[in-house]
Amino acid sequence: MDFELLAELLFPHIDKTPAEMEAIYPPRTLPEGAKVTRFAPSPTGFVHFGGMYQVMIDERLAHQSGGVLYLRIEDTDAKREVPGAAQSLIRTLAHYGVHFDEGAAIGEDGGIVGKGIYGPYKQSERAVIYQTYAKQLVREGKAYPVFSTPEELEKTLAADKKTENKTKDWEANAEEAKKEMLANRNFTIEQVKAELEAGHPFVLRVLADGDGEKKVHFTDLIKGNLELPENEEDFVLLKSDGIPTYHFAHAVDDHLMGTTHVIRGEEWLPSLPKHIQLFRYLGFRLPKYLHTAQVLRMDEEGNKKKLSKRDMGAKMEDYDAMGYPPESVIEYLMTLLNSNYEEWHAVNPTLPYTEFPFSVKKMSTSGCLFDFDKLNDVSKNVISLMPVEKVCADLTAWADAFDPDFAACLKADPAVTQAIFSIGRGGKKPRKDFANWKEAKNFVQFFFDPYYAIEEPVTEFSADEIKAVLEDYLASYDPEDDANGWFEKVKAVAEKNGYCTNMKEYKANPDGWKGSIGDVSTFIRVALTGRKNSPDLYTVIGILGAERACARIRAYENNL
RNA sequence: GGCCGGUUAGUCAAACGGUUAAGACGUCGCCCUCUCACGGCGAAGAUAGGAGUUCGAUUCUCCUACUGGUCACCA
Repeated sequence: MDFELLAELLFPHIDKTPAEMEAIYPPRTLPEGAKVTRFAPSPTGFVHFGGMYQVMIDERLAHQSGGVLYLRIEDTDAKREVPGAAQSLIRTLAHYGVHFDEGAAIGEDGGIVGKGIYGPYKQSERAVIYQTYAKQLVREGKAYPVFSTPEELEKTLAADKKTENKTKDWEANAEEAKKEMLANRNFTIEQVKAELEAGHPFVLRVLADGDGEKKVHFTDLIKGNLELPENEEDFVLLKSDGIPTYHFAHAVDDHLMGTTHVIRGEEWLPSLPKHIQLFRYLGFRLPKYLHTAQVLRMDEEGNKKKLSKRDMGAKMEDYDAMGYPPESVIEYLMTLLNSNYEEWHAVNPTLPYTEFPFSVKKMSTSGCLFDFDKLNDVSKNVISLMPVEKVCADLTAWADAFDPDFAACLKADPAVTQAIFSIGRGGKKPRKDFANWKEAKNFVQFFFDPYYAIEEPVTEFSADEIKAVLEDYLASYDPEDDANGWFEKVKAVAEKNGYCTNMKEYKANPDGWKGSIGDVSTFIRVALTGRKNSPDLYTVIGILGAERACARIRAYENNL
């Protein structure tokens, strides 16, 4: 077989050699130890939590080492591409504080542009580059074409492999595939000429030289030493449209772009022998690999399942809608990434996560379950430590996007809003009332008249009993009183109406009184806030204003 | 089904082959207390099962079970 001729027949339009390509994309000049990582999503619509998990590793490894983090759009599957997905992906990542040094970016006209000298950073625009290397592989007899008629092609592309697999007779299928593969390897130059002249499309397949009985040894930075069967499958390099499959694009791009560390999900592990073979065929140095464990969820039966896009919390956009500050999500992510992060953060509560000595060695090899309880706890801490100005600003921004009515309330009187969120903020033991802005709204909405309603009525006491107390309270209330003075008067009201003012005494003998000071406070609290739990009442009144507070109590009494 | 991972409390997880097997979240109890939140104290709760190596195994080896992934002209 004249491979030189074959290469020319298959790729007549390719006039560059790999060597010339290498000259265009020279090796990076970076300090010793600097890592080059990349995030390489396919633009199918949103950022997955698992993707976020991976990009955080990319980001930490690159920036902690003084290296480069770049973004490459893997849009080799036109069928799955969603318009605008790349843009929203970049925005989402930026929202979470992930910024790329290089690669795909949003241009002035809103389109995707390439930033850096190793572009294009969209795989769909790199066809000539891939084909240059493909031509070389053909020249060396390491790749060959397989033709199909347009009808066959249509059928192949339409087949739903996923459902097909479910009913597969594995053994028979493997045998058949092997037979077909061997048959495909046999062809003549004349046949190729004829197919080309007939206008039939072809895929380019690698000529696998592996032996499935033998193992290839390999070290993954997360999983450790691995042994995988050598690749013996003539997998597809270029699809019939001349665009590469993931495997080929991975080898060419990560080589040319100088990636030193490839971070990707463990679902890629089974195809690693393919990649090892390809890098060897192409004469490329293999990058270091980190195959990350999956983030899982709990299914109805209590089994762990892969977090799928339907699950709450799978999309990063979900967290925005729920109102989790990005800082909280990142914080939670860091605890999943490195289990000693929490400990470090407890010692260094004011340092940003970028100061944390992130270590690959500390990463778990097994998949972890996504835990909302933990996220909430982390987030409550994060929010409790935020300055009040930031709380107000972020909450308002969230409300603007997801709850305009509430946003209007927040903006009506910024001083009031700030006063509300100053309650219990600052100091050594700040309140931790809400984990996200949605909960924050729920927590404070009673302050705003449009949301004020009696949500938790008092049922343990009669209307007359409640009224008697509230009447006395209103009669003795003086806006000039300080906190202590105010509470002394509440106590006096309690005593006058037969309620115990000392909780210890009351608990020791609950039948000795009509109720306790706690009950009296509850009457006032429900009247003012509509619920049985709230921050300190004196503070609440201070924010509501004496007039409005009294008005609420009178209205409450009238409706009893 | 073949191949490849994984398995320490409900969850996330520490433990040179030697510990009463950390810690965090959650749960429960007590304290503080006008409610809530905070905070303090405390409780329950784990090495999947079985062999082997070893003076000694969560840790090393093998088998079993369970679980996840993968087997496309998708990534």
